[in-house]
Amino acid sequence: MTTATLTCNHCQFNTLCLPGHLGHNDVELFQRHLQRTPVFHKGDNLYKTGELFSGIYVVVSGTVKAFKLDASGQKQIIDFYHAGEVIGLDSISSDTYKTTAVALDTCVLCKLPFAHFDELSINIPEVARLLLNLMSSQLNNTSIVHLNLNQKTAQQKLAYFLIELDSRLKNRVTSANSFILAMTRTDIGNYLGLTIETVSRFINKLQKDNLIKITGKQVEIIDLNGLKQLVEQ
Amino acid sequence: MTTATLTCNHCQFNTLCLPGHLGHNDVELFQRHLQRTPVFHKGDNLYKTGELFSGIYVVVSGTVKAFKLDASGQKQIIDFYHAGEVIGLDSISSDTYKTTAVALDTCVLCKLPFAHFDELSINIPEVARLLLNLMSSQLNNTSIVHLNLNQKTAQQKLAYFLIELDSRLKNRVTSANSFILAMTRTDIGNYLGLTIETVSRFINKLQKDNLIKITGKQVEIIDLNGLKQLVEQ
DNA sequence: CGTAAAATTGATTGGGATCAATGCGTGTGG
DNA sequence: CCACACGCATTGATCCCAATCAATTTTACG
Repeated sequence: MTTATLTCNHCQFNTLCLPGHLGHNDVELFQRHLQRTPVFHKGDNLYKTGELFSGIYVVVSGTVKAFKLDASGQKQIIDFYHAGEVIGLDSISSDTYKTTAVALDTCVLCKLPFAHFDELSINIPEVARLLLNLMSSQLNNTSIVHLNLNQKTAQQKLAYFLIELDSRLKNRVTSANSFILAMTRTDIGNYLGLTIETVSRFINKLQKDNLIKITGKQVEIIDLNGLKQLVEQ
Repeated sequence: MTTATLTCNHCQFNTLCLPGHLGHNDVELFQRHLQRTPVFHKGDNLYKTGELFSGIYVVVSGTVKAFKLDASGQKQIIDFYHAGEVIGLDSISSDTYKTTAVALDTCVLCKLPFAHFDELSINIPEVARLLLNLMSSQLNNTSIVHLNLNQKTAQQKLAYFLIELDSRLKNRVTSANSFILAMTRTDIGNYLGLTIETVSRFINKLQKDNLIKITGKQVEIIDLNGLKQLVEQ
């Protein structure tokens, strides 16, 4: 894992990423602490559960999934991450990573090593506040996920998953209501607490009901409001 | 909501609470920003969703639940909070509270108003790092909850709920494997994504299987390892 | 191509929801 | 102090949604 010279001001994602909330001069300082990592390929681990915590990552392009294993070795996917999103915030308080993070396709990432954190937060007090806000909104997001999965039917869960994905990809990767699922049906099922067969059947049903159009991994949202209505029933 | 003079160093919860991680001198500074709130009674709101965000709370004694409402007005309980635990971290990044927080019994709380936050984090840089750690471990906890609820049976969910509650109450409220459920069966069901009937049936089953002893709201954990084994199947 | 993983589709089963009735406990007013 | 009421909890009977089991089909990739 080598370091590459990096200028946030020229990065296409600078408004989405951490520096997007900093002043121009602070960005200059900030980017000295950032490392552009080498490309991760499909299946590569960013880090594994229990590995020494060395910093957080920002997705520049590609998709990452993070999962935990329970005591009996069963996998539970915690989240999927896309361009502009920050990975590893749940491990800051520990000296080891709390999940395993895997690239689902070809991924470019920036890493903020946390050895520099104390120095950084003295130089740029706003960075601490920035991270605080970021983590706070991630906490709120996990509650929203809980709200939308815990007492819902399979169809509602799937509809919510697609809405959520669409909303997270918009203004980041694509602006159209059309995107590619980087994850398998098995991954979707695992995340939502459904079997692969149920995922398959209800994706199909959403298509029959003219809410989406799906061809393999290519999804097009036909009727976003229809999907939202489904979830809100 | 009036302020009361407060000395963290004399508080019985000072090792559990935020100041527990600060040096003695920092605590002196820190407690000037803290307010001991008046007592909240059963059913009282600490704050409501959408209300202006004014700060975070620490539970000194009692139990608080936080919930969200979905678009159709259905409630989803996000978490229960006990002595030493911090409430409202999911609202820091916003100017309004993201959940509604309600006292389940008589509650004493301390409030850290966030108007003072910037001043505070300049005087005590460790406070920012402390909050960062706190939020990070809360993020990790929500993942653990997801892991233990998403693909589990009703019995496993309930077993996990009791284990989790026991672990959070230990070294805080009580050291025995015995405690009182401040929440109703309806609340438990809502949190776990089960109906009240299912909660009732499986609490009963856990008792029949000699894993717990339950009389109304009084719970005694008889076989903690047995409960853990159930969850880990 | 050829093989394996991923996904679809159908038949059947089962766990927890729903419907329904009763029991318990606590607070209120006569 | 008791009677009543209302919310909360328990218990039983039935139903239904999604899991499971099983058999292909499709896709990805060396």
